[in-house]
Amino acid sequence: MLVRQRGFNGFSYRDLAERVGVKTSSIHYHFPSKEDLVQAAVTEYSARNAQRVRDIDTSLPVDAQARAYLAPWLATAGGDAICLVGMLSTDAVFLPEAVHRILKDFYRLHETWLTRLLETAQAVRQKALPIPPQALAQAVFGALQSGLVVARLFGAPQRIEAAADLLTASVSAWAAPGRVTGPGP
Amino acid sequence: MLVRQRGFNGFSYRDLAERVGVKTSSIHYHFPSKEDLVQAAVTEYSARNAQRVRDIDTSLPVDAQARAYLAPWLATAGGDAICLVGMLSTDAVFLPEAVHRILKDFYRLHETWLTRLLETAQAVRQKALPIPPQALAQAVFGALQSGLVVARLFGAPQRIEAAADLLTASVSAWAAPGRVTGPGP
DNA sequence: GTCTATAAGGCGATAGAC
DNA sequence: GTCTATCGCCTTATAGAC
Repeated sequence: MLVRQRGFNGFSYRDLAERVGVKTSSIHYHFPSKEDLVQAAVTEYSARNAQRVRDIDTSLPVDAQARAYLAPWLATAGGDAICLVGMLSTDAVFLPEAVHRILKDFYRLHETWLTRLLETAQAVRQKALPIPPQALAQAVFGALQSGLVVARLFGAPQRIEAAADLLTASVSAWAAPGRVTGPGP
Repeated sequence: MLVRQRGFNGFSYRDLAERVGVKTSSIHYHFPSKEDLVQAAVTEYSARNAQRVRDIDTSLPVDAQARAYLAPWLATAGGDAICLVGMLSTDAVFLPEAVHRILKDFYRLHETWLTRLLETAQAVRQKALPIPPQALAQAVFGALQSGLVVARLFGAPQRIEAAADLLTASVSAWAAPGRVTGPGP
C-alpha cells in the first residue's frame, strides 16, 4: 500500500489513480477528501489486524502465542512498507481526530493483548517480570514498531529480531527471582 | 523544528521562510534543494545529539548514566516534536543515500552506547540479562523512539516511561539467575 | 546574500457530460 | 460511477536586479 511506504503527505490522488487504473475524480467520488481516504484505509487495516490478533488461540502455551503474534512482524520486516499505524502516527499532525482515535485504539489493543500474555506467562512461570506487564507490553510493542522502521532503513529484516527476542525471552523462563525492583543479593 | 513536527513532505520552503522571516529564494541560496536542507538539519541534529551522549560520564554508576541518558527523552516526550531521526526514518523513501547514512549512524551510536552500558551493568551486577546486551539495547532504543511518537499521539508525556523503565530495570539489580535462555525449573 | 518575479508542474477538489 | 476539463493554490526551483 502506498501510504505504508510513503506516508500521508507522500502520496497523491494521482499516484493512487495510476496504480488502480482509474482517474483521480473517480477516487474523489468514493472518498471526497484525502482524510476520508486515509480514514477508510486505516479503519480496514486496523480491523483486519485486530482480527488476526484475536484469532490467536489463548489456550495455547504462552510461547506458542508469542510465536503466532510475532510471525507477521517477522514477515513484514525489511520490506518497503511498514505498519500503517506506525507510519500514520508520525503524520498525526495532519490527521483528524477520527483517525487519531483509530490509531490509539490500535495501540491499546496490542498493548492489552501483550499485557495479558505477559501476565499469563508471569503466573505460569511463577516468576516476576522486571517491570509491570503493562509497561513491558508497551515497550515491546514500541520496539516492534520501531523495528519495522529500522529494518527497512537498514534493508535488514533481522533488525526486527531484537524486539521479537525481548518478547520471547519475557514469556520464557526468564525473570527475576522474587522481588521485582529490589536490590540484588 | 518544522521537520520534527511534520516530516520531510510536511513542510515547504514557504513554511520555513515565513518562520525565519526571509523569502524562499534566500533559503534556496544556502540550500539549493530540499534534500540539501534536510541533510544539513539532520547532520547538525545528530552531531549535537551524539555529543550529548558522549558527554555522559562513563565513570558514573550505571544507574546514574541511565538517568542522564534518559533525561532528554523524558523532557521531549509529549511535545509537538519527536526525534528528527525517528521522523525522517519513516520518510526514508524520499531521502538520498547521504541522509540514510546519517540516520543509520545515529541508530548505531545509540545502540552501541546502550550496549556498553548494559554490558557494564551485567558485569557489575554479576547477573545475566535475558537477551544479549546488543539486542536489549536495540529494543530499548526502539521503544524510546516509538515512545516519543506515542506520547505525542496520546498527548501523554508519561507514555515514554515504559521504555525508560525497561532500561532502568535492566541496569538495576534485575536479571535472570544463571543461564540466560535455558528452560525454567 | 536577499530581494522580486516567474517558471513549470503537482496538488486537492469540483462541475458537468456520459 | 467514471470520464474530461478545469479551477485556484502550492510546490520546488531559477533568473536577474539590488
